[in-house]
Amino acid sequence: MKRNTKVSTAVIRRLPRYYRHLSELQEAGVVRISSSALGKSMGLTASQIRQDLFCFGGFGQQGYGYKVDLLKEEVGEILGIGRGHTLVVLGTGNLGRAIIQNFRFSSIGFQLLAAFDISPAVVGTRIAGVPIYHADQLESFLAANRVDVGMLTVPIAAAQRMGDRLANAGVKGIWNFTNYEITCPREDVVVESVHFSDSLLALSYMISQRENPEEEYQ
Amino acid sequence: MKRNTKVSTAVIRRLPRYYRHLSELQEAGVVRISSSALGKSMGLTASQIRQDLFCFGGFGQQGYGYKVDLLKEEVGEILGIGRGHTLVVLGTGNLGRAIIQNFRFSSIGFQLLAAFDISPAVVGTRIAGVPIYHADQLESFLAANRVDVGMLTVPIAAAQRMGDRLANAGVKGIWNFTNYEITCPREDVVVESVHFSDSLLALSYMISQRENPEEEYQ
DNA sequence: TAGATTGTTAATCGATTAACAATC
DNA sequence: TAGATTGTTAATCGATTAACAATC
Repeated sequence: MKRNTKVSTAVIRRLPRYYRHLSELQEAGVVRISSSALGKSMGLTASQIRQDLFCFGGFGQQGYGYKVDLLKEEVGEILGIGRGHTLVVLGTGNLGRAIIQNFRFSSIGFQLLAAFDISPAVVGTRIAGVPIYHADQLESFLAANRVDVGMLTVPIAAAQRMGDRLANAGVKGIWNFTNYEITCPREDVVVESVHFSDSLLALSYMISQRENPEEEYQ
Repeated sequence: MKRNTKVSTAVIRRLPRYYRHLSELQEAGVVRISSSALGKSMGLTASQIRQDLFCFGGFGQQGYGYKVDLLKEEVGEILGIGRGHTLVVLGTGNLGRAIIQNFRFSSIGFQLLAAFDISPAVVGTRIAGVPIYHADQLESFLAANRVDVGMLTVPIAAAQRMGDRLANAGVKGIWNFTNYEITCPREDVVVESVHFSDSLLALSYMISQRENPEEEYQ
């Protein structure tokens, strides 16, 4: 495998899509695929796909294409599936609860160890088998268990503070669902945010363009 | 205002962030801000901010900077806040329910009109005041009401089919939360996806780099 | 072998950054 | 006015696309 000196974020953002599409192809029983066929189904150029994969070394065979299951495995390994990543959830409100109950963490190599909240109504109970502890116990839990990621589904007012606590207690990444751009107290902690509001506003912009084109264009 | 001949997606993705940061500044009582100060707090260069805003015409004053409330209003207008956009939710499982209950649609100019499901247990009830109708009534509802966006929080198996129905019934945009890349049957319908799994995998990649750097680099 | 398709370098395109005149 | 900061063009940088030799 070629060493990845520096992979651009554009490539990193496409990797999960490759993984998803390859999984679907695999389930559909497709054994091999060419860069042009994959590109066509994903809306990318064949050149871009080969260039992306070239960042990590070639996984294909000249004259043949790519073996779907092999390429899926390779992309999965690049993404860190199989490293046994673990995470905890902070905040078991509607959203936290929904993700705990629905998200198939194990399918992308994550194990959900615990959730934390401050409400006496939920502390001590379980959601989908996941124990809920009091937020006071966060640091002691993180000291006793290797936790790679903390998921933030707390109220916006608590976002920065809980993010700080996660980072200082040693997580490697923060998965932020609050509508607040938390600043990380540590250089070595990565923050990845899912901003519903940003997404819907981008959609709002795009559909607005179609409503009164003459107003915006020309 | 300058006419926006063609605004790149990179700029469009930054607009909601501008709006969010400007809202925070406004709440903090900040009246004016320079491109360099805003850039510093957002992690962008002053040049980029001026270039971005230049796509839509200048909203600042030379020698002074930008008036926070004015710029916020302008960015909001560009994003389509205030156009009275409406949406419906398809699927009232955990995630759909969580978003209906928590998301402040009105704060970004959206009005949630209705939800649709097929479960007899929920059809006919309300969530946070929003009526739930049977999915069979989707087309008649869309014919009777102007609905701009359909939010998809259905099981993955129903994603494409419900997306098709939304598009064919006349929505302008689909806000897709399913872990499936739906293909749109109509050119004029925009699909915006929120893929939790892609986001967590990107984070997984980034933290994996820090775990065994010698393994990946050099 | 001939055909297909990758790996990999080069060319192009677009986005970001720099620079500076305009002007508040 | 002098100082500050934008609007706007030019330069740079990086990402995408094109091309083609390598090779299965």
